[in-house]
Amino acid sequence: MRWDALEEEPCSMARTIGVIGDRWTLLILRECFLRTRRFEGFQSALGITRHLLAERLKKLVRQGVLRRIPYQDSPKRHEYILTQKGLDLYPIMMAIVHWGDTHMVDTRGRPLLHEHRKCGKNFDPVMVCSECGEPLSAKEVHIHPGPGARTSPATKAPEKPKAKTRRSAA
Amino acid sequence: MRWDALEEEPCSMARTIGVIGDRWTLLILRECFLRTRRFEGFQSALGITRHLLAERLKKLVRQGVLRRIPYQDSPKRHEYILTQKGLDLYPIMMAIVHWGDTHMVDTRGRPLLHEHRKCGKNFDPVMVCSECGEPLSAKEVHIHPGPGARTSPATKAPEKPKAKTRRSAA
DNA sequence: ACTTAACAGTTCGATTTTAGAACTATGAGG
DNA sequence: CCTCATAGTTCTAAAATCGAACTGTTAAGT
Repeated sequence: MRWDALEEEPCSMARTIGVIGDRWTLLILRECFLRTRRFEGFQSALGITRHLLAERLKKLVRQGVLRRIPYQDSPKRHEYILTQKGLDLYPIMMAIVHWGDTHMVDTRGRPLLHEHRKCGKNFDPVMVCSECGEPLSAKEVHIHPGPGARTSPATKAPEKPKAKTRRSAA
Repeated sequence: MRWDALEEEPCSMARTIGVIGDRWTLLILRECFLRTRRFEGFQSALGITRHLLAERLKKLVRQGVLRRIPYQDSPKRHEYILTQKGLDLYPIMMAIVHWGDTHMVDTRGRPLLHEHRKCGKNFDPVMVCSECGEPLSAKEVHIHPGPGARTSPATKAPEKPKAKTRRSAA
């Protein structure tokens, strides 16, 4: 399976993984939310190779997550800022951070605290139902095929039923 | 940077990315939440190579996200089920799906709909503040160093300030 | 008894990605 | 002219992934 194949799967998760589903991309996006905007800033904060950084930034721009805008002429320089599509990744980032805060902290505790400006308190992100406002857990959610589901009726199809191996097919 | 170096960074996001931050791991976890439990099930649903699948499952078990439990003797067979630590990844999964539903759908619409058993309605996940219940956005959140922050006072340090390149350092 | 099948992996050569380091390009400042 | 800052590009070596076949265990069919 190639990376671009992911984006054509009838699964919002696979498509999203095609965009942000690799280590460096996620770390670059972390930096974006921490207000890093420039090539050198990403490079020195992350220790990513310049080659990969250039490639990942290009990909994120192509996908509309970042916008590349000039901040000076002569020499032409650009910086990378989150589009609305990119800003909408915030819940994903917060969910990732929160899981790490819950399950991956050492004895010293959390590396970062998040303060909600509106209420002034340090908080955790909680995922709730848009309809009733109750917190969500996997067991309370039932999945249906939607209008964009694959044409076959089942939730998913094997697509490769030929599992001929062992002792040569001859 | 190696994968295991990520898990020692003083950043909950980096640590989490060390666990789930690759394409196949995320897709394997998707299958877990869709109730896949067995090796062949993962393999045929995803088209992942058996080699990688075995490796990723082992890693997820080692990290306490999945538990490998026998479901029959003779021949000994095991299945992989989510631990509580694994189930806690649900908000991440939902956030990823929701971003895809918002930004990556084709003309036909969403591949899947999610129904909340408690209220009976199709819903979107919304991330709110644990303290005041208001929906969160990046701009309303202020970050402080927590007790597990790196020893230097700044939010982050370059760690590699020596950027000697160009025309030999001699 | 022999053959086929299901399941859960392991092994191995070929291809693709990533790492690591140097190099290019443009203009500023001394 | 030399050096620095910024933003890349290019190159080779190392690591990860792919694709396909192979191993081992037991049940079922003939």
